[in-house]
Amino acid sequence: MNPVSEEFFHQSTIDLAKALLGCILVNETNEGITSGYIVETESYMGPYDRAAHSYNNRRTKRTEIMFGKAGLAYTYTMHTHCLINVVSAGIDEPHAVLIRALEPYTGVDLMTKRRPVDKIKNLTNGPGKLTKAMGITMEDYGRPLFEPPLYITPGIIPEEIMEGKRIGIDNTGEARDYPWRFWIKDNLFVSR
DNA sequence: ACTGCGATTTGC
DNA sequence: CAAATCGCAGTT
Repeated sequence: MNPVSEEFFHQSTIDLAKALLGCILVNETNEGITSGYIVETESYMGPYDRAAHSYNNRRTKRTEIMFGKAGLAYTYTMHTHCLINVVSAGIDEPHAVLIRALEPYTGVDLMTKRRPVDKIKNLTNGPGKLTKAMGITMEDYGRPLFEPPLYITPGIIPEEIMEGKRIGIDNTGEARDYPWRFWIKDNLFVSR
């Protein structure tokens, strides 16, 4: 399957977060190819979203890539984990979509080798888990997600999309209640 | 639900 | 330097 076009990323951050559901995230590394269906995402709208790193257009070395064009990867380290976001919106609009969970597709052997688990369900059902299973690191910061080695391809069309409050952002005032988390209904690999 | 772990970034 | 952080795993 070929990557999506760069134009795919040219839609509003909310629309992009929904459009990514059912798409396949692929990573080609020296160890082999892994991929998985995206089943859960969250939108972060920097300028007016207290929960975003780029809130109030805060521009630092870390957030710099979000001010760039849509379709780039924004990776960052959180505790001991690496998390991956898709940069959204236009130049100088620091929006992003966090990829929170995947359903493993190809390269499951390699993923379980990188991240041993007792049940497959626990392999990629969280943002820090899926990056480790797929071998995504800070090396991928700023990579375009519409060409190899790390890219998105069309997958399936979700039957029904659910939406709700985001996770892990409790101390951020009103922003915590914004319904900017999206997931595929009844999918086993959604994080919670 | 509640802990401990833990490292990078950021602001004081 | 100290505080904060878009998690995870293991235990009540």
